[in-house]
Amino acid sequence: MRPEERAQRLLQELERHGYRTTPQREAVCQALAYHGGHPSAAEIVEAVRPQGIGQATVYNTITALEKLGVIQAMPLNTDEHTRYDLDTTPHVNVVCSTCGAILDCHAPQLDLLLAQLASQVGTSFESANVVVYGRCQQCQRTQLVA
Amino acid sequence: MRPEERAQRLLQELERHGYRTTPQREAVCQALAYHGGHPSAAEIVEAVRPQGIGQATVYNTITALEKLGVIQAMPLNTDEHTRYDLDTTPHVNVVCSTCGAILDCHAPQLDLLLAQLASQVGTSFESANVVVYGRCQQCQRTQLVA
DNA sequence: TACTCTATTGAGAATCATTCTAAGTTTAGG
DNA sequence: CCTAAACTTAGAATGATTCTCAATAGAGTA
Ligand SMILES: [Mn+2]
Ligand SMILES: [Mn+2]
Ligand SMILES: [Zn+2]
Ligand SMILES: [Zn+2]
Repeated sequence: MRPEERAQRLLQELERHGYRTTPQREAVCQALAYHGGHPSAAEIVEAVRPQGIGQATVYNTITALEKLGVIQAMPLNTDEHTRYDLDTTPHVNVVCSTCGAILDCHAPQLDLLLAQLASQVGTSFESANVVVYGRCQQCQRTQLVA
Repeated sequence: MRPEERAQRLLQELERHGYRTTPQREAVCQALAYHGGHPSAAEIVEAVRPQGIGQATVYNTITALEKLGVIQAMPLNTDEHTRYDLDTTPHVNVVCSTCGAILDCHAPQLDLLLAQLASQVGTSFESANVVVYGRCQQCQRTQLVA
């Protein structure tokens, strides 16, 4: 999905739940969508600051989107701030413990695991947050050279 | 593994890496081991306060254990504080989004998933943090009644 | 248009988990 | 004993997030 489409989807979801569409919310949704990766609140605050948008509004919008389940909080233990995932379908987030890069991996195995777990434990799952810490290929190469 | 054993293992691991065994560290390790679930730093601070142990020491000890890889930080997005897992082997943590209970699920599927991912992405993984949010059986029943 | 009522915004203050500082205490080794 | 390094801890600092509340914008209405 293209960034512009994604931004629209975020706004639509807000509207669908009674939130007004405002220039500020539009800017926040666009910043989220155009980030491309796993944005942190601070990064979005930074991105929309030139447009004179306050941090309270950024946090409010992000929290609203999170409550609607259209984005997902993703706290990490390497980084100080929580990051957000625009992809709420279950997938593995591979976090490089050296450079912090985050790589998405959609493995069918994960869906199997969750399905099996659901039937076993007898619960319906709302969301999954799968994070694996390792070293990305680039950092692995760098380490070998050094 | 019994709590007392676990506490010993934590201390041994500290000692093995050059940390002295002190009464404070002993108390912190015991509090961690006897917690039974997934303790937060605040809970440990609380648990050892009667023994006159300061929060700085608790945080220092926990951070040391975490660096040694013998416990693992587990930030959640339901709760405000990071929790710690004494079981660092990959497993699914099922978090009840209603009551906050955390259930460990060791599913062989997960090991398969990680192995496959490692060969696919070409990285060796250091640790995994798998959290699934849902509703525990007890809260599910309560909801049905209400 | 003019008005009203509610949602929204945002600067700045407050909160709160975690980290840092710095001064005192312990201890291993000689 | 000495000494140097490790350890402890009260309290201050930090920093992400949340809250407050006065000002603003906008939708619906007359
Ligand atoms: Mn992701
Ligand atoms: Mn666990
Ligand atoms: Zn990397
Ligand atoms: Zn529950």
